[in-house]
Amino acid sequence: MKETLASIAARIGVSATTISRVLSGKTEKYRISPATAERVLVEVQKCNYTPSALAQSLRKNKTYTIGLVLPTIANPYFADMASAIISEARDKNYTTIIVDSMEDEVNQRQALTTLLARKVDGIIAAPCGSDPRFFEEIRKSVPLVLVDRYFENSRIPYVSANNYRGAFEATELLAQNGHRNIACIQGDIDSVPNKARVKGYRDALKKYGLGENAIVVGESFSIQNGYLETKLLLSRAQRPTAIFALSFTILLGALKAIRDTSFRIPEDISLVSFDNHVSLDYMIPPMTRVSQPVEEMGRLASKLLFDYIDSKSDSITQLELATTIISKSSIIPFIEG
Amino acid sequence: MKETLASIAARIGVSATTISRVLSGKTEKYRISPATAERVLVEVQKCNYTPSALAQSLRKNKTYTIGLVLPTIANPYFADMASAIISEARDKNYTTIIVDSMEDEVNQRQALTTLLARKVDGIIAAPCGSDPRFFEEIRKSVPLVLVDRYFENSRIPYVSANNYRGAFEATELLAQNGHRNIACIQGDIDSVPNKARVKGYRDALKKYGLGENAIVVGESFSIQNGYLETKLLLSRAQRPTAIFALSFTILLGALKAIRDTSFRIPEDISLVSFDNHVSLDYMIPPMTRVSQPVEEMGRLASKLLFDYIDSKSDSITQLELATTIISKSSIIPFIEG
DNA sequence: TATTTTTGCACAAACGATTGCGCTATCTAA
DNA sequence: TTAGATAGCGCAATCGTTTGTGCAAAAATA
Repeated sequence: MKETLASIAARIGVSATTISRVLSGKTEKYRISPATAERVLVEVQKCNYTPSALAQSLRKNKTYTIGLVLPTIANPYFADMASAIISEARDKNYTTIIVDSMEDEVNQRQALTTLLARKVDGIIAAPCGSDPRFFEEIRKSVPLVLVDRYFENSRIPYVSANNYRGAFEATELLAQNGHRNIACIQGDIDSVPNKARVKGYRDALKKYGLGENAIVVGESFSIQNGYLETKLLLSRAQRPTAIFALSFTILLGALKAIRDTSFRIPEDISLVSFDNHVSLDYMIPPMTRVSQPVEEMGRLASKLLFDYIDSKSDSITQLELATTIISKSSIIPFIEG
Repeated sequence: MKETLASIAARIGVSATTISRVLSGKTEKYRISPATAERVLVEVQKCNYTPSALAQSLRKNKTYTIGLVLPTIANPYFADMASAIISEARDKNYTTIIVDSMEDEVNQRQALTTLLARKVDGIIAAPCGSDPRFFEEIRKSVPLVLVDRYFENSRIPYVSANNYRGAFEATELLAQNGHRNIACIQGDIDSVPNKARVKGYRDALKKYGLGENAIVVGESFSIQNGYLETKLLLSRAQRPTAIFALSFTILLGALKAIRDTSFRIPEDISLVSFDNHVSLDYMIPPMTRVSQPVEEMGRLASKLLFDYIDSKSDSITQLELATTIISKSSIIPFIEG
């Protein structure tokens, strides 16, 4: 049976007002007698009543809900991030609505619209596409923080990783190991993280006088893409001695392509990838990779968002967290010959 | 600026009622003149108004929201399931609220309570714990479907995998390959899937006259557990020639433990695991595993839930989907000696 | 022209909570 | 005994929609 303030009120002979006050801990403020308060609490317990969050939100103009927009929750990278954000939100008594844009701008727009309609108190998004306008629009009506991906020349707060430095260091590691023929398989060309990584790769090569040797191929963060591009790379006359995969998925594709051949890792070809994933430790050989602090990113984005929500801050914070190289045996020095 | 029916109504000189009717496509039913309808639509466009879902839900007693309770969204198995469910819900114009119970019954209870307070239209849950009472309570007030895990002797609908058969077949595969010393590393002992898997394992051994040889160790679905138990198994006098890991995480731990030794896979020890995961194909050797139809489970659970929500059905459907063995080179025949 | 029918829209009451204000008892003080 | 203070609680408006009903004006019919 559905209970409301009114139904309980009628039953125990007090007004809905009184129950509401007792439940929200305003017993003293409104001088409800201990006896009455007790009576209310007992009955509320008995029929285990919980106030309708809808009615509360409507009245209080506050939903205790945040929206989380992700390109695909099935990607462990985003799943981990979601996990951190959800748990951070829960600690603050907020509920999280996750919407999956499936890397589609139309979905994304619709997702944002329903979040607004639901009057979420704030939004965290890893946007897809490269047009910030709708997000800027949204930011006018609700606190918004971007994670992972963001927009250049836009004043929307974000928390991301230092993709440039991460890629730079990974490439440097290869160069320092004597590799001169280092290929880079990129993902979605428009996305800011991808661009930053490619730039890091190129700049590192330049530093070691290998600027002319840059080979950037690929076009999406998918296994497919990694597979195909690796196939092509391996069949080049001037075969690369090292491959830098700009994502976990690309790496998986590359591994598959390499396994189709007789090349060995790392004897014939060294490998590095972006993104951390437990399974990388369990491959043979374990993979060297550039690890992003995913959980910290999620956690920081939440913190930032809640600061905006509680209006503890109104500055435009744009953060880039440091990446870490996890060095395993998928890289060995290249010896001329 | 915040728009409401009233604010727009005032501006264009009609009543809120009329706007509401136009927006919900009841122009004809309530004989709104085309001219007025047009005027409304134009203005609504201009200030891109979207009705408050809160007010709508309150009034219509329907939220177009489902709740999804998962033990941990960071686990790819559940992330994939969540992905399927979210997308299925979206196709029906429903939004999904995900709550992460972190395998904690207190969290879970609280999560369910907030879902009820938010008046979700239905709930899908992969429950933790082994006490069905609260779920049975909940089912009285809102449609509920369990996925992956369920409760025995309970009339709550669920969609799960045929864990028994999956484990039986995997064990059988090992037995048929001549292994007589097959260890099984289990996960959370109370969970129904775990129990079913262990039973499948035992029954398969019996079928091949190996009932006496059963070795069941372990206690949780974690990397740690897989690691420790494998360490112990490998140091036994009577070392098993094959290990059946009852989850992906357990397998990872086992791999790590094996790498600590000089044993080779599959020459010295054959491996099979439960759960599918892309990376299993990229290990060396690729892993044989029992794959559960995760997405199909998610999709079916959604379908089932929506049938209940739309009251197209009220029978208690309890489904077990078939698993598939994905056979790779982590198993070789055991040759005596 | 008088009556009925139809058209086109608005009124007001919900939905279930919260909250400013005010009302009635009881109590205190003079 | 009476005025003022205080304790204890309820009234009614409000949040932003939806929807049954009602009512005037226009159109159709007689």
